[in-house]
Amino acid sequence: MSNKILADIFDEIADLISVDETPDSRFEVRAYKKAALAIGALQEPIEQMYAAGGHDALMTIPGVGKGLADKIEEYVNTGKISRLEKLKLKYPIQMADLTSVQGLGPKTAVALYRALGVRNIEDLKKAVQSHKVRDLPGFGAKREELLEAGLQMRESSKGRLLLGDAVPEAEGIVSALSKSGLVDKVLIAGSARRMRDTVGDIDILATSNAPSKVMDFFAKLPAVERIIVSGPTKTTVWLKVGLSCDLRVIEPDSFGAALQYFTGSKDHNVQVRQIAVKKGYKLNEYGLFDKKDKLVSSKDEADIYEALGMQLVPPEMREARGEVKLALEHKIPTIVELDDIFGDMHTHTKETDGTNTMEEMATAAIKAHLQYIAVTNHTKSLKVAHGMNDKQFISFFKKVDEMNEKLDGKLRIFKGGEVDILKDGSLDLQPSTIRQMDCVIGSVHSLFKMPETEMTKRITTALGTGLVTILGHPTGREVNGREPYQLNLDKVAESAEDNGVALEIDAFPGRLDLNDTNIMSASKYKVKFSVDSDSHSTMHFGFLKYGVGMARRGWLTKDRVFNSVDARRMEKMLASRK
DNA sequence: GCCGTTTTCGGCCCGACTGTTTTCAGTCG
Repeated sequence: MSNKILADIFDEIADLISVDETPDSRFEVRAYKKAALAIGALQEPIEQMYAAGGHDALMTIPGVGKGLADKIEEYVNTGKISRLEKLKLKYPIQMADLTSVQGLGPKTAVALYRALGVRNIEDLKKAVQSHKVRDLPGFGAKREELLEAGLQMRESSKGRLLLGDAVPEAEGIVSALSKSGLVDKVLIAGSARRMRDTVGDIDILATSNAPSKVMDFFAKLPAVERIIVSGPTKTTVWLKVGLSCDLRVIEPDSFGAALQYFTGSKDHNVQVRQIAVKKGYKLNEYGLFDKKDKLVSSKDEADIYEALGMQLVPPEMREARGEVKLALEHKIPTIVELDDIFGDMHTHTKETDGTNTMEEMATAAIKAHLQYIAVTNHTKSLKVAHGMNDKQFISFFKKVDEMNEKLDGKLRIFKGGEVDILKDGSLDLQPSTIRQMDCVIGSVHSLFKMPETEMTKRITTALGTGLVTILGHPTGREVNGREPYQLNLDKVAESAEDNGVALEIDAFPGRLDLNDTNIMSASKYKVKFSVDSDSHSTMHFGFLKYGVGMARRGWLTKDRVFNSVDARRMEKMLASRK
């Protein structure tokens, strides 16, 4: 992905400039860093943006002005940026790799290069192992040990963890802290609270009148591999699972301010603080203060936003995507909640690649307070999942009828299938079989590398059959894994609108597809979104909360969510489609 | 190097923690 490469280049330039920092270059560094973030978050490939709109289009990227647009232009045209080449002549080191070591920044990297010729991670390892670092001026044994620990953590790092892996880890720590009796309040903050699809580190906030005991307890939890830093208000540890975790102990009176501050995102907080400044206030993690440094508000988040003339912004919306403006205008939508989800339209059983029987899945669904599920097993083309043929589906439908009788209204099971969308856009079962289904998930499971126009045609053709209820995991991406397939989401959403097809928000943690930005752009069309767990086991209904998180990040209101209706309404809706 | 319903020049977030420091620089979030 070229955007990421360019973002990395800008980061590297920023780090290299920062080595010879002057009072003025500090801000140049910041400009490069800020632009790197914006470019990394861009949805459209930068070459495409440049091809379509040229230099002017580049300047629409926040934080990119004339100077940086020139640099991007140079990169797109030549594959290089001369500014970086020059800096590299001066400091021929692998800056990005080196600074990925915890506790090692640009200045340390260059100091090690000058003193010991360290250019890359291998050189650094050798320097540390041969104890050459400890004797350098400004370094010592402790710093050498710190670098050694940093190198080890780097090797055990899992990078950004899936939301679905990070949240249970964080909840485990929160629960241990609660049970310790040492804390009053304890909450998850940071990107896990905002339900980002991946989590880079876990942030936990607590209040306590015995902070040092809490820090001690936290550092000794079984999940902890080693302590990175430890002070009276903040402890950072490295978890065995391969990422870091911060615990901050807060005064009860400033809990709201701290929660607001540490939930982020950074960009959202910058915007909120700018509003505070405009109104003559100062906002930090301790509270909102007036010009005389008198505390205005700090106890809970809602008070702080209110004091700024804003509505409380749900954590999932705090990404600096226009929510600050809406909050000022008191136009924050009431976004969907987990309790609004009445059923799950995408589940699998033992008959294909699920691990549980339909009865076991039904029991689990009832326990998860669902009113209905659709059992949507795979179709014959998907051989790895033991997909079923027409005959097998027909006989399975009889089992569904029997199960519904047995359940006696405690749960409604809909007949369904996750039907493969084949290369030409046709569906993987006879139309007569498909028509016996209440809910048809149409999904692409093959030939992911098709060109955009073909893939778009393939999907819109399938939607045009009128047989599909929901387009399953519409982009095919895997979080931290496979890129989405090439497709024109606008055309797909338009086709979904025309054919009354819902777009799925697949809540499986490795998928989360559609993602938040997809949802925002697809919701321009009059389509509904189905939040489904894609459960392959009874344990997976819990994933729905991540799908709801994604829906909330995409600003969806309840009425835009397909399965936010009770069983009776769902039954009617599905029947009317036949 | 970016940016502007108080500005086209003069600002640009800042506090916690650590190591190697006799007063602070570097890193991180």
